[in-house]
Amino acid sequence: MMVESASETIRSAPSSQNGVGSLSGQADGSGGGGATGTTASGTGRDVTTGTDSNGEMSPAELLHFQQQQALQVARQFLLQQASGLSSPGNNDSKQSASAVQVPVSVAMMSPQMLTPQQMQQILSPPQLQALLQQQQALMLQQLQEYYKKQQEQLHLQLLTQQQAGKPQPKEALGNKQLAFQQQLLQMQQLQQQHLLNLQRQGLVSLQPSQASGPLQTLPQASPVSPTAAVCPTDLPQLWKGEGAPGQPAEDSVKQEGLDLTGTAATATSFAAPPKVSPSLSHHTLPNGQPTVLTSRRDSSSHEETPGSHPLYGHGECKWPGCETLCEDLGQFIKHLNTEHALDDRSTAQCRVQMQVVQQLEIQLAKESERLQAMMAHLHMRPSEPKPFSQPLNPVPDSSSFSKVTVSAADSFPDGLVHPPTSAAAPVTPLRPPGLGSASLHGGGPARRRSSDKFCSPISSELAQNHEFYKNADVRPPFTYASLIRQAILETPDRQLTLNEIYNWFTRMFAYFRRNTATWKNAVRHNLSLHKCFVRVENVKGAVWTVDEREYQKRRPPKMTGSPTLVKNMISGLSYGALNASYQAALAESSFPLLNSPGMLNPGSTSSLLPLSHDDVGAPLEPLSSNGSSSPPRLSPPQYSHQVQVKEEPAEAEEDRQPGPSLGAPNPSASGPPEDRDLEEELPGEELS
DNA sequence: AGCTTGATAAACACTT
DNA sequence: AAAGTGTTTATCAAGC
Repeated sequence: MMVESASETIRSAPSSQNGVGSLSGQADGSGGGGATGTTASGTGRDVTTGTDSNGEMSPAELLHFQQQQALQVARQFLLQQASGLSSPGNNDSKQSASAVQVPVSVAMMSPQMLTPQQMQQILSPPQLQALLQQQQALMLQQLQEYYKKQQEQLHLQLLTQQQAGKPQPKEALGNKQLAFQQQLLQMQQLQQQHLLNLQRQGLVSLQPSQASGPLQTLPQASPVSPTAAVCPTDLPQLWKGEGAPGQPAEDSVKQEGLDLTGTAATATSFAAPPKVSPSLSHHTLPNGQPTVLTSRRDSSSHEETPGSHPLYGHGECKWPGCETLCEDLGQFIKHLNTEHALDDRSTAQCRVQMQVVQQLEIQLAKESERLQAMMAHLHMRPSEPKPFSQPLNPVPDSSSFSKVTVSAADSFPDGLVHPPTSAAAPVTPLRPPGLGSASLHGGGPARRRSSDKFCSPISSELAQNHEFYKNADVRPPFTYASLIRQAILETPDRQLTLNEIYNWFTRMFAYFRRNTATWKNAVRHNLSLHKCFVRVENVKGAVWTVDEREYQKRRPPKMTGSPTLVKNMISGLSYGALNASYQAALAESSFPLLNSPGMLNPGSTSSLLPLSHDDVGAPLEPLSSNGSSSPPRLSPPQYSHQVQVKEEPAEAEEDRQPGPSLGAPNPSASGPPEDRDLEEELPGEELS
């Protein structure tokens, strides 16, 4: 089931396209494609270590390893601290293996056909970027393989010459060697570049400590799902560079490769600055294959085996949902290129995988933090926590997040938010709602579905990706209703005139700076149509307020109780990727993780998922089903006040309400937890 | 297949 | 009269 749901989500997003979307007229699809990077992965350090010396270790493995490392690192770090060890050098294969078990989630995803547009919808720009990066990684692997071969050939040549024909003048030999070395150097540089790119994009670099960071970010699980995963921030770059989603990763690679500027530096610093080159050169030259590699290999091979491709093991393709049997690596490679090329499906799958990884990372971070706390408590290690804790801490407050993100972004020239190298990364990755997609289609109905429903915490989402939406002509993955609500809630008095709402739209979203007639009409339509929006006559004129209760009501009544539903929901959500098992694990251990950032709610525990209120929000609530505006019955205390407004826009009444949609006068001091959550969402503060 | 929800389009009424 | 604001109806698409 989980699987199904997940797939559903994915599917949903896209399809619409057809002309429907008029909203924008199409925003275009350009954006797409990309991939983003956020994924998260790994650290670069290992790279250094091993890489290539050993002919055996394929580049692919390396990459894979790196990714895995992201997870491992954190763990290792912890362990080391605990034990007092400091030598980073030795990694245990075990760890890596364990850390990476992500595949599970993958399983959830069933391969589905997605159109590029769909992909975009589903994926947030950052996600797209991540995908691209993944593609890049693949290419890199191939490239590395190629280089490796070349290297081997050279090596052979050298040997041959040396052995057989001593006749050659020393000088000649020397030249050859020189040439060889140069070649190696080039190769190394190339590799480095790629690595840097990857790191920069977040693919590779997560420092141990930082790795944890992201975790927290996970917003509440908002349903945002698909989209959610990567941070939009990353996108910008991508988008700029690549117009079409479908574009080959190569381009991006090239581009990025060239400009590893500051960003790269950042990433690098963390990851392992030294990087590969040095080690590589040494190892490669002489036949010496560093032992290091071997060990590494083991770890990575764990699952993959000898084939030496992360996605190939036990004779079959390990691509999520694939399992195609391939006799040898060559066949597998072919299969990989044909069946898992850069298409919608692959992209979607990558996205899911990314999410899985992110979730795992988050969990790891949390657990690590806990462990540290425990150890600290037990006097094992007084000082330790820093690394992990740092990243984590920021999370709690969504606003802070946004800030972080932004700042990071700011540092970049393009003004767009970029993949957070480290600190920021955590945040972003998760959430960008599927918007990225928006760019693609421009607007069809699909968007809303995927977006709104699944991505709930609009506020946190917006907060985090504020800059992105502001600058990118991407249709936000939220429904008009949720956007309107957000606009209203963001204001101190929780009320806005129609014109102010318009302004908010244009201010917050580049997308709404055009096709005004269309979306304005939609806004008006939504205001009138939904009971949750209450018109209040004001001195100046009319203002619109939000009746939270109504707003929550309109959500999926289904969610209300049944665990099953909830589950499905979850799976469907962005995090859908997470499989049940993972969730279960979280629940067991520390599920607070999920709640993380955006949710301020203290009491959130109840809400299993962070599903946020926004769209899903009400799930747990009793309100549920009665769509009618009937009396507040079970009403959550908080909203009670706002209730019937629509029917009777009593002006006076309304006027007062505005401010507090939250702070209502409600008597019941102790609102049910659920309510609490809901409330949390409301606060517009999050947004920025 | 039917229902619900959301987006979009458009007609219309009312107000400024 | 024109523009803005609200309301309402209809259609289409997607999800359940």
